[in-house]
Amino acid sequence: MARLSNGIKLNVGKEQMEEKYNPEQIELYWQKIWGEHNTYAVKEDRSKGKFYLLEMFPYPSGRIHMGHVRNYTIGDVVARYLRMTGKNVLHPMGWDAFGMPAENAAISNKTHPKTWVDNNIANMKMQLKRLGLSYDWDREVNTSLPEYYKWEQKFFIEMYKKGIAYRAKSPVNWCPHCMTVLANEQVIDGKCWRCSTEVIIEEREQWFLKITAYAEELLKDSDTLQGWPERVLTMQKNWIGRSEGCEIRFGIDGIDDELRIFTTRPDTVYGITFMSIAPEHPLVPKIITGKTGKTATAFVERIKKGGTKARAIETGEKEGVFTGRYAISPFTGEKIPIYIANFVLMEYGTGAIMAVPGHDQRDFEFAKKYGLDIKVVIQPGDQMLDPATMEQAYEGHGTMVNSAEFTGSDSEKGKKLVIEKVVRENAGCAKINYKLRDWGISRQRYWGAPIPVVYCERCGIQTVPYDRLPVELPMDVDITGEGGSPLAKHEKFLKTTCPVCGGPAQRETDTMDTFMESSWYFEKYTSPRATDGPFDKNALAYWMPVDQYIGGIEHAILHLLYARFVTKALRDLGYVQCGEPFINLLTQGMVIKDGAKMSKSLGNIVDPEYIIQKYGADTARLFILFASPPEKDLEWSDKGVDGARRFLDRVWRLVYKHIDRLKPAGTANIGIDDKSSVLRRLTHKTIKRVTDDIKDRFHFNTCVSALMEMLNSLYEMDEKGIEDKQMPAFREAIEVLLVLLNPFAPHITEQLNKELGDTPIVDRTWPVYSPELAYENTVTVVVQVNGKLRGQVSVPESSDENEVFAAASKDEKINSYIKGKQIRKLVLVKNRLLNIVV
RNA sequence: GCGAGGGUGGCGGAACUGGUAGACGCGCCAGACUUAGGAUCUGGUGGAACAACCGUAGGGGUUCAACUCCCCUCCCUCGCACCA
Repeated sequence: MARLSNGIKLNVGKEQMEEKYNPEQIELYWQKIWGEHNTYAVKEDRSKGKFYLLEMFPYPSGRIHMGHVRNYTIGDVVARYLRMTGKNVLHPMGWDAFGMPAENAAISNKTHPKTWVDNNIANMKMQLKRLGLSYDWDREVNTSLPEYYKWEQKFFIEMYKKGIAYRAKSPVNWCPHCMTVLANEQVIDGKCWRCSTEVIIEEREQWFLKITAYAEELLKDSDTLQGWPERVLTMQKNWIGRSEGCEIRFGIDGIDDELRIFTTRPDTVYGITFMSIAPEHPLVPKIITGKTGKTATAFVERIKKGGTKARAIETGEKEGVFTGRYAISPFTGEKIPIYIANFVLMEYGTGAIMAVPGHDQRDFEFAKKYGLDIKVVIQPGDQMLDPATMEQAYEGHGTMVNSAEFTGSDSEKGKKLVIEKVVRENAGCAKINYKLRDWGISRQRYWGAPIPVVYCERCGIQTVPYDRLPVELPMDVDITGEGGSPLAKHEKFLKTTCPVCGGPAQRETDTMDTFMESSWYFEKYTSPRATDGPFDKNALAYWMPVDQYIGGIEHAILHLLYARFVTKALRDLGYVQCGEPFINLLTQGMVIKDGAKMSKSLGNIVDPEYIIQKYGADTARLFILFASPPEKDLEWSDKGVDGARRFLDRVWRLVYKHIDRLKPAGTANIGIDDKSSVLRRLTHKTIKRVTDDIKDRFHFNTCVSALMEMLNSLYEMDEKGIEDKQMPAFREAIEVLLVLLNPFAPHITEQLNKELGDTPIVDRTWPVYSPELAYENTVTVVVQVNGKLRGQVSVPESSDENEVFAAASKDEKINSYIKGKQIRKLVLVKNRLLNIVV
């Protein structure tokens, strides 16, 4: 077996062990050793089982925060544990280095984004190393480097050629002063967050990725993600928002056009009493007519001005206006009034709906407000609905009524039957709709990966040839934050030649959404220095998919959905073999202080660097793991940190106290006397507890508890005196304690292990639990009488109910509850409990 | 409104397939060592009308036995929120 330490040499027994635990000195020492020996570098090794363990890489904001410490410590425990179980563990780290904050910093401190980001990376890397995280730093990626985004540009071009990337007009938030697109969260009360200019919704040409083409697969495959938290899957499912129904075309009275609607309730078509269309619907100008025309136009203008967001906020109040036109029902031939309604969204379905106020609450409210007809076409089993007295729509299922030939059928079956009729009569088709929209990736920003496209006056849109990639982001730019993207003003970048005709052409100046870089970085880690292609195929095939992904719940939808999509797209481009990138996902909770999430804006942050300086990295790690199980929120407590440090001090002191006896003892000749056996029992019970909790449950807090209990017991035994003949067993206990504690507190354990003169823990294997050694021939059995705890007895292991009962009746206290009463039943839980029912 | 998760001492949290509720840590109390200790060690610590009683948000049920399973109610957190 290859030594992870790459030959760390120990100068055994030369120096006197320090009496006091000095974390800083020890931690810096071991971090230097690990760095010099490249201890955590890995290679593909088919003789070993691989494990790809990944934590979400950070945005290089400058300093790490407690959330990072928590995320990466959790990952590090798993990594260190798995290595000791013999797994070949890939545990990489890198930087999500493109994005807005770098540009904002450039504007406010006149630093170039690259300088800012590079400095931040250097600083944060130092901080991560100071935590003792076991990363293979040889695999570090920085998404803002051309050698990284070059491949992203290639993927983009290939996607374009396959029709996955396309250009289209779409409405965006646009600040006319800053001349840039703003993300939704950058629009505050309808105004630009930077200059307070009124933001307008503008149609702009944008690049999109066709994630909708994968909607069905993303949804279907989410059922295979057994290792994901249920709520993340639910969020994604809701986000994809699949709904089954049909599209129906209605004629429009008086003009040669048709109105297409989507419904999930074809069984209610005979209850249609009006139609509603979105204010933005393209047919609106065409169909507004007659006396109502002016009112309708004014209404449309008013609603449009409010913007989609404002409309969503004022929930409840439904408003609309009659267009003056009628649709023709393909079922009854009736004329149905067409309304424009504020609650109909252009973005979903066809932007038009059939209104069935009897069976849809929104339509019901609308109909009540404007005095429109309500028809009942579904009757529930238990009551008779009457349109005149209904107080709300009946949205459930039942029996179809007043529905021509469908009258009498079950509404669920009716859905199918109506769709069949619609298809037969050529009035529409069955249809599945998704809420998921295509992913707009254009950003009018400088600090991102350029979209590798040029615009030629003669040849139109042309992609950059592969041999001219990367399209490098120029460094000599003036970043003001005003007047649009600096790239659009950069002559040298902008002006280029058409790859087809050689004539003058302009480059695309939009850059890609930074979610693009984070959608494939985990694949890049498998072969970060590959230059012939984005990946080394063998390395990629060996490591992917990620076995365990760990990160914050805030990425439940965007990042995780994009990453799944891009992996599928890369699979279809022939790069990746797997369709799902992350087998298991752990979403860790937030770090809380004083009842609120730690954040700069709330001023309740605790700086990890300060904690490390004051207590040491091992203490910081231990506290964070001990305070709460990973998926729950963690309440920060300074006192709790003291407690973690106290524990490490106690470990140190116990070893220090006995170091002279421990060192020569060895573990070769462990005694078989009672005290030695007790020690070994303790050791092996702890191995089991820690291993079980770390293995599948990731309940590190209980692992730490078990180790604390073990230490407490060792102190207790020490109090009573440990004789020389028990030293081997004592030494075994200490060794095991150190190895079990090592994933949590790697430096102190490695140091104490060195003091004992053992091979480095990184080279050791995880201790194996021995049931024989943990076996106890006398067990304490709890005795209940009628389910109430009344005492306990000591009996030989595996005693049956009669034996335990016999022992119990000798106990005075227990006997007082059962004497003179008739024993009706004895319930025994072997070695644990006896319930005497009297 | 819909969906998911949660409610256990003064606090963070244990109790995994129903089997000693409160492990472990913090805090608190007492004692030891000490000129002193915010160091360390030892003991105690759910509540009480302290041997028997009551206690896992509240109410009911199943069971020899319920934090755990079932039904109802309340509260908190997160996500989605006119998606037709």
